[in-house]
Amino acid sequence: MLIRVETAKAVPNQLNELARQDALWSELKYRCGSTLFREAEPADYVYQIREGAVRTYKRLSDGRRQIGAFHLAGDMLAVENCETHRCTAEAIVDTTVWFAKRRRLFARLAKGDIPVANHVRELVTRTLERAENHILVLGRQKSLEKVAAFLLELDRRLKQPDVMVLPMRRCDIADYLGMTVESVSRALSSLQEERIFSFKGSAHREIVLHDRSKLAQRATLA
Amino acid sequence: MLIRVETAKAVPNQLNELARQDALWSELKYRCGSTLFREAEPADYVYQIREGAVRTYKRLSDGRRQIGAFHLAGDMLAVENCETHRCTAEAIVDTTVWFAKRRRLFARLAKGDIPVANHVRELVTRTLERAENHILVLGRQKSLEKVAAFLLELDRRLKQPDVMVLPMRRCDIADYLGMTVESVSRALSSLQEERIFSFKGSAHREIVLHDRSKLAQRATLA
DNA sequence: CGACTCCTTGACAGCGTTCAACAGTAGTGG
DNA sequence: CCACTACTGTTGAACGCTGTCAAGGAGTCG
Repeated sequence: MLIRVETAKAVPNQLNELARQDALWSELKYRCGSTLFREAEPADYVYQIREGAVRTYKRLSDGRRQIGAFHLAGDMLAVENCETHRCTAEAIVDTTVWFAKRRRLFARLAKGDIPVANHVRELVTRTLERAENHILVLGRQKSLEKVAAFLLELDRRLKQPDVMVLPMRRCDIADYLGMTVESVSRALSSLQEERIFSFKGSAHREIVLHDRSKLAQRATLA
Repeated sequence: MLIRVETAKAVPNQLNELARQDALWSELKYRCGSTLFREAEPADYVYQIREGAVRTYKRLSDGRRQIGAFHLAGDMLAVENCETHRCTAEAIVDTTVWFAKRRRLFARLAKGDIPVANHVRELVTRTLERAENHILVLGRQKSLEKVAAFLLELDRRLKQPDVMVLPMRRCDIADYLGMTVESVSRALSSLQEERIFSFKGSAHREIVLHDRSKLAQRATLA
């Protein structure tokens, strides 16, 4: 659901090195729920999220969904892909992204552009690191631990804000953690009863963390 | 448990491009159960498995273990690591590896060695791809589907041999799939009762696949 | 207001874990 | 060679966590 395009936009300096290196980025806005790209489609672009959030997921043949990652403002998307996308990407709130031709990026790699090559490798490595932690959570944690670990990670990635606004719905959290919405809801209620956090506002999407160390205890992480 | 070292060994050509690029590899043998490296240790070497098999895993603070991957003959290890290893690696059978200084590898990257840079990126990308599939299995599959998917993957990686010899024990499979040994054993028994495969030999480590398409059905993969 | 979506809560069932017992194999030492 | 032990894998039974099903509350939007 394309809304607006601005080509050849100058790149501000708060972005990461990779973005700075490549001069020609375009902007694109996606409404909540719209699709950036689908699994098995040719991967023509790389993306950087300016504002909003994106989920990437795979499906089993019978429709079960597993969200591989949430991508927040500042995150890159589809850098690690080969010729085709290995997952589907959808905006989970209204989202602004910058995108650039993959061809252009890989042309730089082919020319031996060392800084760009290093940043691509770093981005892929960080993605892998997150995937490895995700595997640990999915394989060996109980539902309460999963939700605690999820909140901790989100809190960290959002730079520990006073009020953490969840961009995703309960069913997204559930499909990220390999659970059901009901279990996610029960775990959140349980942590709230422990006074580890409290909800702010009525939609139960805004969370105020009261005790990060207690939350870390509940997560039982390494 | 170091047994033998041979330095400055010539690299035969059946290895991948990365191995061919770097001239100076040394050989090392590990007994079953011994440790190649531990989580959080400085990552000084990259490894390639010549013969045998290796498991890499993380642990939760209370000891629960999650195996992130099995590495078989031909696979590279620790290419994707940063300064320190993010997981522990242990030989699960007697294993021969070649190893090389990471410093030397990254010196080539710094010089703008394009072929080496591309192969490193490809290796990391393949590792990530496997992790993504692993996430799908861990998050959204039932125990029988997990074991079926595991057997399919191993069969594929071993090039569909007549007799598939499992290098790992049941508890390794369990910790890879986020299950218990008992559940793994029950799933295997169930698939065997369906005549999808049969055990050969008494240790129940050798498997003869009879019906790969039926196994794929049981795995319900994408 | 009514229809819709999202979230929560309760009751219940089922899958997988836990606990336990046992069989088969490998390794060790007499 | 056999006895002994340790280890691995399988199977059974009971428990419990989490999924399933159902209902209801709260917010949103036309």
